Amino acid sequence: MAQANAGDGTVGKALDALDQVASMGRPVRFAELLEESAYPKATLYRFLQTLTNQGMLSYDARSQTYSLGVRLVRLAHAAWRQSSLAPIARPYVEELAREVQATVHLAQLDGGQVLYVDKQNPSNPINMYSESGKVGPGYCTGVGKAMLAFVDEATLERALTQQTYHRHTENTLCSPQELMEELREIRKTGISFDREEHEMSIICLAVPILSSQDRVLGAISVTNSTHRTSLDELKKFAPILKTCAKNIADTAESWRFPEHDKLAK
Amino acid sequence: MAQANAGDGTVGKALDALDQVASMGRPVRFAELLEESAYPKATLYRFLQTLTNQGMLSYDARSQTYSLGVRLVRLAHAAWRQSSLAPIARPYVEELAREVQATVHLAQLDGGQVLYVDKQNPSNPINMYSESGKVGPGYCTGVGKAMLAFVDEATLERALTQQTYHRHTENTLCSPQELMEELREIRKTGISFDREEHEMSIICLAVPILSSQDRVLGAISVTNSTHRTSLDELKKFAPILKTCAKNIADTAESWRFPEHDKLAK
DNA sequence: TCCCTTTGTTCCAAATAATGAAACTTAATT
DNA sequence: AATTAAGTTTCATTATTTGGAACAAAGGGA
Repeated sequence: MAQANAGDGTVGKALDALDQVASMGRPVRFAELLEESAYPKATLYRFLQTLTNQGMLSYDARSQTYSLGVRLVRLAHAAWRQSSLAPIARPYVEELAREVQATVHLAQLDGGQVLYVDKQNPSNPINMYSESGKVGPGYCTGVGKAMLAFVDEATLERALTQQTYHRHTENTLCSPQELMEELREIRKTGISFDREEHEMSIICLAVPILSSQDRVLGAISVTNSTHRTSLDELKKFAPILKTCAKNIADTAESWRFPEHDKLAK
Repeated sequence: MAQANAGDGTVGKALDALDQVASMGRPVRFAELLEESAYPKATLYRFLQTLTNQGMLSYDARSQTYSLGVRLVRLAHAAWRQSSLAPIARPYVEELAREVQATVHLAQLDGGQVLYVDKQNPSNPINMYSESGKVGPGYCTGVGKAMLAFVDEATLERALTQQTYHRHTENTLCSPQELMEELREIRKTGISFDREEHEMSIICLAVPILSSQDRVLGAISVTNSTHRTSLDELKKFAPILKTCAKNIADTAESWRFPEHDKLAK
């Protein structure tokens, strides 16, 4: 867990400390943090105090441990509502999950990576933040490829360089060249597969959510395991997914961008 | 949205700016933020740059707007899992909602405000203000008063000054004096009422969730409308609520602060 | 077109806050 | 009582932040 931020003054360093606490995944004592920290004792100590004052961390005096604070939960709610499709798409995603009887993901693109903003599991309905918020790679997931296939040249180029290609399975597309070829195919058909490229025995079918100007808003996917279904079976859901994506796009546009379509170029 | 933080150096001020973006509820331009900000142009500008660099905000060059960033979503996800009571309390809250056949809220204190971290709605939902992740006032909600009644002196004092008292209904307690009196009563009985203090026709019964050291972990409440029930009816649920709160506290403590004797050399 | 206004960005000397080694205080252990 | 480890405070030095003002860029009329 390296301290990656030399760049951004005090704020950056304090956020480093915050990340460090987050990465532990449990309440931690000062000494534990100090061991791994790049900062001296007194400095780290003050960061933790400040973050605690600010509600970004909370400190339990009894066990002398720091954990993430409630202010973050509040910010999460705001983030989820204002910069994600999730609240708008929720009813469509729910309906889709019922129809296909499998896990449905709603994702958005952020800097080459896939951010899952909602997930519906027909057997285990309603979980608010429990799964949304996770981040995955763009180059080897169904939703990632679906979105990358339709973004503009500049965004794509930037995204491609931001990937850290890693051969998760034998099917993973590990180079920009392979990926570009795949993306061309996806652009033609409008659907994207994950052929066990990220995780063995996990396959998925994804489609992009496109605005009326073909701007990429996000993607939805239906995921299953090879033990329960096959790619050919999944492919049958393509029309339902496309309809769902269209519905989400329409709703999103009328709701979030009431007036702002002056693309015109 | 006042800039309440003079206290915490650069980090606190930068987090102010972050909150400000969050509070707008939509992508915002620099000028909009500047208008409401306590900080001078150049200063605010640098905060936004830093936060964007750090991934806490994201900047859309096309519309020149800032919104909340992915890093925040990621942190928040971790926060919800490891630091909110929601995942731990979920089964108890569900059971309670079934037993009382009404809406159950789980809340935590954030500054002087109430943060709803979970909500269970049994069969027939009634319309009201609150959703998990949402924030409400501390001085005029059942859960808010239940928690404030049991926090330590210092926290209470800070919380009281952070309220922006507003007479939502004719029953609202609008001054620290009235509130303090009510809190004393709550401390005696261990239960707190919302007598249509926040919203007309909405009443609720709440109890605090206290650790074994009497630290306030959160609060749970059962809410209903005056058309369906009365305060006297609600009062009958007090024992069930107290048991539920106790269960949540016990589980939280054993889950989050496991005894660590195994660390002998 | 030009001029004017609004909005966003950069500069830099002064003011302020951060830094971190070391001293100090607990709390626990021997 | 002595030893050790963990957490907290101090303070002179150093580095960052600050913010007024200048600058640039993007509209927007007439």
